[in-house]
Order: sequence, then C-alpha cells, then structure tokens
Amino acid sequence: MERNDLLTVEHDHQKTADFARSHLPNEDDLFDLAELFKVFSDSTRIRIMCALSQTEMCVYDIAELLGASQSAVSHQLRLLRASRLVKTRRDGKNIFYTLDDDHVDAIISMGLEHIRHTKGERNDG
Amino acid sequence: MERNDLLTVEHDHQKTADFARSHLPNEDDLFDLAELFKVFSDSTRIRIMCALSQTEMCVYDIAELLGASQSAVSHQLRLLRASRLVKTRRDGKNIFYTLDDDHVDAIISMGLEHIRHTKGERNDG
DNA sequence: TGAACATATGAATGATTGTTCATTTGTTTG
DNA sequence: CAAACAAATGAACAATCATTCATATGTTCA
Repeated sequence: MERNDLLTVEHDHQKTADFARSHLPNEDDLFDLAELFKVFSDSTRIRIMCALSQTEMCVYDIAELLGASQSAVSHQLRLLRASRLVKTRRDGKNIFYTLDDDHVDAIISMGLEHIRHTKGERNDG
Repeated sequence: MERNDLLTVEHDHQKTADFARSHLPNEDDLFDLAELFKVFSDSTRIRIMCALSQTEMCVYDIAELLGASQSAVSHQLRLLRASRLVKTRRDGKNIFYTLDDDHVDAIISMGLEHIRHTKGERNDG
C-alpha cells in the first residue's frame, strides 16, 4: 500500500475495534447478562414480576391472574428462581413468591421510560 | 379445625389476583417492554451496545470486533435501530452507529449489578 | 460509466423457547 | 395411610430467533 496512511485521516477499523473490545464486559458477565434479560423478554414473565412487585402470590394466584395454566406459570417461575429474581416461602400447601431483587422494578421502570420516550419521538420521524 | 371460615385467615386467591391485575402495565406497554428486553437478551447485541457506548463504529468495525460476519451484524443492527436504541450517521461509504438512548447504559449497568449481586450471594446458599 | 467498497435484505436452516399434557413430588387433614 | 390439594418436572411440539449464503442497494472514485 502507498503511503496514504500519512496523508488521510481514514477511519481506522482495527484501532476502533481494539479500543471497543478492551471495554467489553468479560465473557461470563456477557453470558449472564443475556440470560438475565432473556427473563425480561417475555411479557408473561414481565407480568409476573410486575404482579410480584405489588404483593406476594402463590402459583395458583398467578395462574388465575394471567389466565395461564399452573404448569406454564410454574415453568416460568423456575426461570425467575434460577435467575434469583424471585424467592419463595412455603405456607402450608402454598408456596408464595416475592421479588428477590430491587433491580427488577428499576429495570422495568427504565424499560418503560425508554418505550414511552420513543413513542413520543414517533412524531419527529 | 372446623369453622375455619371464621377463625382462619385463609389466603384469598381471587382477591390477590384481582389486586395484582389492577397494577399491571397495559397490554401495549407489556408487549413493547418484552420487545425491548428481547434486544438485550442476546450477548452479541449486548456486545454491540457496550461497544457503541464507548465509541461510534461502522458495521465493518463491529464485525471485526465480534469476529462475526457483516451480514449477521447488519441484521442485529436492524433490530437495534427498530428499537430506537442506536442511530446512524453516514460518512462516505461508511455508516456509523451510536447509541440513541441514555437508558441503554443504565439498563446494562443495572443488569451487571444484579448478576454481581447474585454471584456474591452464592456463598450464602 | 464501471469497478470496488460498505451496508442492507430475503430466504433457508439449525437452535432455542413457551406452552401443553401427563406425571411426580410434597403437604395437609380426615 | 389415603384422599385432596399445590407445585414441580419431563417430554413433545409449534413458534421464534440468530446466523449463513446469496444478492441487492448505495456510495466513491478512477
């Protein structure tokens, strides 16, 4: 290649990529982050989390609330448990679920802010 | 224990479900929320957003950064654009991407806080 | 205009996911 | 213990998704 590397102020792909790479979260965190947000990526689970942010509920309550099957709800709660977003308390035959993390509300609120913000923007084009 | 309708304070499923239902986001917001978090639910897209929070980058940069194909990156960027999370600026042959929303960093930070918090908890059981 | 580069897009495909159905585990109470 | 209730689990299936490949669109420059 000629010596245009001296004259032009071309965008340097390699440099840009290297710089950005050095600021990425590590692989483990990236994986866990994606797993975490996967939990928020289903409206059924969001409903469950929003509900639990109001009051503790047993599986039957949530199924009733969503008009979903007991099994479906239980499967979803499993995910929420695995992600440490909810915790349980047994009371006789019932198992009551509550949120296990302050971040849940914060994350959902921030999501709501974003979508309301973008909805307002629709006028601008 | 007889006469339990008078003596015991049984959990009222219907009441609980109704109460929680009245506090759920509306259907449209729920759908949009899930769509939004779906964007965050893939580590490739998180990588892209983290990178863009450091510096603007063109498609080629990002492909280089991730070791992914140009096509794969472009498809992902389409999603990010559709969700109004990134915006573009053309400079000659290149199209540079930048974040289009302050919430992106906030949402990712909150996610990181959560996973680091839960990782610390693993010791407690 | 045409060659080279940069990005976008459509179709196809393998992988992942949400739900259902059937069954199992765990708890209470007669 | 057995019956009744509450929750969890595994297999199966349809739907969704991320990536690839091939191709199209758009831009620059000779």
